[in-house]
Amino acid sequence: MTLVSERNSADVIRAEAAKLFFDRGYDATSLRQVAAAAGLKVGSLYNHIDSKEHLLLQIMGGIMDDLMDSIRRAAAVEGDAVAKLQAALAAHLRFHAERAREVFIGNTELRSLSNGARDVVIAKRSEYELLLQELIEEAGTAGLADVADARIHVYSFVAQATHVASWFKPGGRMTLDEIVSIYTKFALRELNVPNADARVGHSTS
Amino acid sequence: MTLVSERNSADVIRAEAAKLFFDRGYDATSLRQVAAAAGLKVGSLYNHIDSKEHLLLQIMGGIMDDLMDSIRRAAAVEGDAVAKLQAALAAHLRFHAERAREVFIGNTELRSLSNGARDVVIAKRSEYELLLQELIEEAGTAGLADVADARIHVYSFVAQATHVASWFKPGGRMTLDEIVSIYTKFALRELNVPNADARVGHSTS
DNA sequence: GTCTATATTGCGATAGAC
DNA sequence: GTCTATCGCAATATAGAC
Repeated sequence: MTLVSERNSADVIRAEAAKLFFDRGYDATSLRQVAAAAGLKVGSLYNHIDSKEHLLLQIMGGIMDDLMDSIRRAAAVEGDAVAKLQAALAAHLRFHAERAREVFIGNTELRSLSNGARDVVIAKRSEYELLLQELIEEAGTAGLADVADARIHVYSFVAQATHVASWFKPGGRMTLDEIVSIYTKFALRELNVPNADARVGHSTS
Repeated sequence: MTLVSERNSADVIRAEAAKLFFDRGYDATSLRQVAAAAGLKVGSLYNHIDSKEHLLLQIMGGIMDDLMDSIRRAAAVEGDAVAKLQAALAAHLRFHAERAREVFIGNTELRSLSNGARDVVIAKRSEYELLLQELIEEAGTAGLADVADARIHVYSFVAQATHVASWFKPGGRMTLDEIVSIYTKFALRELNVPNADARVGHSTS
């Protein structure tokens, strides 16, 4: 029986590979570099992974699964449809900032996957976007938001969080709480939610 | 004396390389593929380019220069500070959609450049973001917009246009005019501009 | 300018000893 | 499981004939 805190070789390899893929890109990263970062030689890697592409697929699929879990849990909060959407968006932003490396990989290395593997990731992403879209539509049908086009609102929120993942660094000009607060405010404003600013509060003042 | 309509080999090479870099990524594209697309053999490429990296730098630098020109011209429109910002954002979105390939390359291949070349592109991007930021701040000081954080508003608008560049295809569900209209509306809503929807109009109804 | 041929380097993946 | 050594291949870039 193994302790949860013991990370096996496969986990270490995935984590180190994610760092390298983020810094240099998938194609520009060699398995020799991955092996060195994991404290192995390249030949030994193949005792833990199937191929370089499968390693990428594991990283990309895993991050989408975790993101989906995070949003689902957040949206289960008590409150009206806007409160649920707001909680989901906060989790959405927080996740993108905290796991920026894997998120970035998921958004830039799709084309590095072959067709079958790419379809797996795209299906997860569609499922995620549909969940966000439903939360937006529920706020609209409840009369709490002016939904111009639910799909484009989803794109807007996805784009913003993805962008945050590309520049957020802990210790920067704004805390993560402040970033979550301001982008959530923007989202509610974009939906013409009444008293949008008051719903979010002022963590920056 | 050469006609403007005559595209020299270097232009053809840059255009074909941009297509390939967009489809496969910079690292995954070989100069043999670029040469074949331009109707040349790989050895002949070097009569027109310095190196693969310099070819990428030319593409990335060129798109930023063109983007900057486009926004500057749009912002010179007659009207109040919001009208100028609105015109700039429309041009910003239109440019990203119409030149999606090069924009996408500019946003994903920064890490493929070595330090000196990367600094050139980053400087152009900073200049561009500063221009957008000034337009936002002018709308704020004119009392026409509620600017929560000018820099984050810039990030929001940049993220949205970048995302549009990644999914927009002519002939899709929405026309480019409709896309520009809805994102501009979102931007003015995000800034709490009074009568935001009325300023943009309803191209979708 | 075009081309073919090649030097050099590094890649993913595998074989086989321990 | 670890390692070293290597296979087969493709990359960028260059040399040199035309």
